[in-house]
Amino acid sequence: MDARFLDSPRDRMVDAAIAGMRTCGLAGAGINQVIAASGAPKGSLYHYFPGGKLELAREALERFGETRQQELQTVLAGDGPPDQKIARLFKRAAKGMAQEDFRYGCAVAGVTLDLDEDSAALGPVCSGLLDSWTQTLAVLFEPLPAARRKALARFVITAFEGALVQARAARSTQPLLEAGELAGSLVRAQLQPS
Amino acid sequence: MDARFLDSPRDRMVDAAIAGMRTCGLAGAGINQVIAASGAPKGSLYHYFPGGKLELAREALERFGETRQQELQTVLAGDGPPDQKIARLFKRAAKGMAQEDFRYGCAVAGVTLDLDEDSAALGPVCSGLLDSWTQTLAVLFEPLPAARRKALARFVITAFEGALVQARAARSTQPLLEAGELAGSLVRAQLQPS
DNA sequence: GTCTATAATACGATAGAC
DNA sequence: GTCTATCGTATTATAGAC
Repeated sequence: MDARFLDSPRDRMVDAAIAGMRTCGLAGAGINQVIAASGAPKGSLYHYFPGGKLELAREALERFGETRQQELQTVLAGDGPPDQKIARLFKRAAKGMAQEDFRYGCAVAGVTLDLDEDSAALGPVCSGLLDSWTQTLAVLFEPLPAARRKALARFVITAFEGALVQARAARSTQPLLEAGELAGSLVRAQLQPS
Repeated sequence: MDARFLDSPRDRMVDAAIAGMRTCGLAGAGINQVIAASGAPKGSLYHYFPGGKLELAREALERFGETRQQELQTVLAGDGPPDQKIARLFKRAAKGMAQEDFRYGCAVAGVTLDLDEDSAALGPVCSGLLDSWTQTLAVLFEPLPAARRKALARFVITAFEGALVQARAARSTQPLLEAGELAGSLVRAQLQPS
């Protein structure tokens, strides 16, 4: 059964945009590409998204952000010390990357590095998603004072985004796995009472 | 004096492609955009780069890589312990980012996240550049065994790439500065005899 | 080598029939 | 709401005059 015929046409458009952004950034979320992947005619897209490409991209980014947020919370809800959870996060990403043959990365990063004058409105959206992930991750470092907690969480997100870039380029899970270990060891050191 | 009239037309094309890739990834290195920025006519581009966009992009990536390599070596040649040099690397990037109003990032990351079937040949180029930067950085961690040296160097590059994404999205130097400090502290910990 | 003109195709977006 | 046809403008690339 083809996934194209599950969900509503609107949902399929958003999902196609997400997939496109994950592989080719903003350029991958082209209108023609999306309608081809979703099976719907072009008129429908502008019916559901009168704002065109930017409105579709914004919604796709937000849906992608929520999905990632949930995955993040799933890992955080697991057992073990914080550094183990961090390493697990990177391991999961490595597994997914390999399964998808290193073709799909982070939609937020892909779009961020494609931003120009026309698409500048998506900048705050990307920034907001990175921030919300950071906030979610920060609760893992509870004992620390708020400022250091957030800085550490942001650094983990930073390492995660960077590792996705390296894994994609090298077509290897190694950058992700190594980053998970090293980020974990940093977290352990930071959480140790000094 | 306009920079468009320095150097050769060929050099100006490559420089324009680099600037485009740093702002919008592979989509930013469009032929029309490049010839407009370089001032040369379209025919000249295909004279210098018979392979078209891909050949131009490949050369632009390689020139960008060499420039970054030299900057890296400049910082490594400075004074102070390794963790200070790492922090300095991130500080320099933060300064540059702010000066350029957060519009220019890393060409390698931008292209990597835009790769598709047509441009897949650029993947190994990106990977190779990230590797060469890693090798250069690894000499900073001399006392460590080769494998851990390389893993640590790769992680610093990973953090650097991730911080550039975050800085670009948030239009703030904070992710870069925080990452420099935390990466520095990790390096210090790793270099300490255990 | 330098430049113009243009082909062939893809893009985002719109109009209007049903 | 759904779909087709199309506009105007981008894109990459080529042909050929000078």
